[in-house]
Amino acid sequence: MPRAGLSPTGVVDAALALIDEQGLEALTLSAVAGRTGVATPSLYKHVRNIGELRTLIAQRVMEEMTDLVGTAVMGRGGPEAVIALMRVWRRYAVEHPFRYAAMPPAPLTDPALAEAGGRLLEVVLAVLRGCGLDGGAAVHTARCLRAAVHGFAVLEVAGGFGLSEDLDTSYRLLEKTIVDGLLPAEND
Amino acid sequence: MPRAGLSPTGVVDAALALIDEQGLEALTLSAVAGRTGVATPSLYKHVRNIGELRTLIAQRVMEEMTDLVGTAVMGRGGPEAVIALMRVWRRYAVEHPFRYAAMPPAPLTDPALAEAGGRLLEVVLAVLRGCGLDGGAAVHTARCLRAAVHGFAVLEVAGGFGLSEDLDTSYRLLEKTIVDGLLPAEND
DNA sequence: CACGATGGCTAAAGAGATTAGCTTTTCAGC
DNA sequence: GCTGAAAAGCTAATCTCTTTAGCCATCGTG
Repeated sequence: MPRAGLSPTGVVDAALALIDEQGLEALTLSAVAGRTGVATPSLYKHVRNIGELRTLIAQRVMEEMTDLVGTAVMGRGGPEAVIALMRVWRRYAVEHPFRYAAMPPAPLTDPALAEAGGRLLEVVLAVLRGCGLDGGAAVHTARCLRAAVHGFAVLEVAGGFGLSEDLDTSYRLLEKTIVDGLLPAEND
Repeated sequence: MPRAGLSPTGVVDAALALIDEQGLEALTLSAVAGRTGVATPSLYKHVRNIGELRTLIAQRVMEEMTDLVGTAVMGRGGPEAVIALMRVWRRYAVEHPFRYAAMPPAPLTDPALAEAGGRLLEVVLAVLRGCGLDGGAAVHTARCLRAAVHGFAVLEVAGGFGLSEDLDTSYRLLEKTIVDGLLPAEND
């Protein structure tokens, strides 16, 4: 029988497709194996265990986010860049709810994840630098920004906002609050 | 042999103790059974399945939060009440990280959960009413407040804030941002 | 004191993760 | 082209966890 020609990357691809279609709960090694046309134990040739697969998925998602956010803020500065970052962050979450949910809030113990998280954080800090924030102040601000954006994304994706009021309006209020309250006043 | 004298409440108690000690991952029917001195299948006399157990846990946690927040804002009004709400919310998350994590961001399909979530939301809306916010504006504001507070709590609990800067300082910045940027200016 | 509801138990099946050990394919180097 | 080792598959088997079925003991009520 010919080989399936799998690789760690291919396994992650299949897992992501699976998640996109059926949600995080459906992520199981048998399901991934089925989708790649391979017996379950064969996956262990490419991935140490299901935990590592989850880590690889999270890493991929964080890289996608970093690319997206990085591109969105390119050529922008100040509050405009912050708004762009917030918009694209939410958009990713809404367009790929399960991928977003697959991203753990913390790097936890994995160095590769910490690396990917660090790069995303770098983008955020760069944006804040463009608003005149540096050092400790930038860290505190980045935390608040991240908390607000991530909090909104998580709640929206999970269907946590039950009432009928328009979500875009709510988010614009959050953007305004962040820009007005969190960033130093512009004096140019 | 004498009966164990279990009840749905007792099962949830044991499950909460288990979660507190060993984290969400450790929540398994065998573990709960072991802790209550009963064989695993016996639990099905009190709880439909592990999903229902999770729902009951979430419900309990949300009730605890509602009590706590309700008590904290009692006798306070305006921004002071908002700050009190934010403080006690974060404190609960930090003191009971796994319980907090056991709370799903959305009621999803369960009516009992929706009920508990509704009561918590009521407290938040009451606090905002004390700030002069009502109707649609209050809903948008509540969403932003919740996003910020929940986002911070989730990230902190998961260890998502890696850097060494003081977390209390970050949170005070979030409090200030919310009070200054999200609430209507005080004019008394 | 009998009886029905309730709570508990054992046995067993099914799903998923993981390990062990075997076979086949691939391919680099001769 | 050959060969031998590494890589990639596979089957079989184990373990844990969930869940169902069916049996028995206990408890409280009339």
